[in-house]
Amino acid sequence: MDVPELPEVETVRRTLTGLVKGKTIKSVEIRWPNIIKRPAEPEEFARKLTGETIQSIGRRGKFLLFHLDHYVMVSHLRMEGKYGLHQAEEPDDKHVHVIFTMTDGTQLRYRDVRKFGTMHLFKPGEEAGELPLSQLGPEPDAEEFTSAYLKERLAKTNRAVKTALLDQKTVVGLGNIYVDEALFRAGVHPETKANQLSDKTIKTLHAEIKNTLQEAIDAGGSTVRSYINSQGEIGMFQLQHFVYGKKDEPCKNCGTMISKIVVGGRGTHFCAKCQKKE
DNA sequence: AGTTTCGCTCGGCCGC
DNA sequence: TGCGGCCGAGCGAAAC
Repeated sequence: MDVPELPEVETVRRTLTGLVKGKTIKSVEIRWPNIIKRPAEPEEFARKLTGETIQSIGRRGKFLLFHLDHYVMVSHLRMEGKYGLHQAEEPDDKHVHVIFTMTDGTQLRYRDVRKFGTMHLFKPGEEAGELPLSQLGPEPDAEEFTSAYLKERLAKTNRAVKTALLDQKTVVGLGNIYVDEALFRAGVHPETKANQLSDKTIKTLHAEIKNTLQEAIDAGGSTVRSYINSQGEIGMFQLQHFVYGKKDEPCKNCGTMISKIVVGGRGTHFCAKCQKKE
């Protein structure tokens, strides 16, 4: 899939910053109002953003945060959302749903085939305490994301460890690709009950979550189907995938064919020999 | 009362 | 060619 997870969103953040930082919004066109979740009236969203300058772009988990003069725009790409910078004269297509026209004649276009993405507008400082950011767990590279924290979180739930790790309240950033990769690298079967993991295994898992996400950021994310960043570049981390998308291919570690099962309703890739339940 | 599951949003894509 | 079903991130409701 081309679902943007933390490494892809971070790559988008970095490239997009170089493209739109300092640009001032002249007008906002909303073609699919359901994408705008706050304020309730899309017209108000457009009006408030008019005249605002993009000061910087941040990230919280898989959310992009556009820091403007008087507002913070929180944007989630969900399945297939993408931002691109274009000249106003360039033709667009039916999948472009929000257009920010800048005073310099360029347009920041939000394109989303599935229309699942969301945008929220907040006053600076208010975003952290309100949905959709308020319930998020720690960033994987944050000081508070320790092995002890992960142990405490996982001990509280009987869910499959994969399901618990996909829950953004546990730790932000893991999606279906990187959770499968991290579990493989830690040698943990995805169906293992979270509260049955040994301390030693949780330490390994904690390290591999951090390693996997950081290495993916360093590689510019994964390009699995159609994910590209805002400059049209492609990530290269898929070359380092051990299990995701490798069904019926030999495990790079032991040669056993990679299995694909369903865990918590999600397609799940793993090596039945390298990843054992505890 | 806390935890877990379900329903919803969408449209490309697959199989029949 | 048509059509039902599937997929999936995360919120909010419903169920457990």
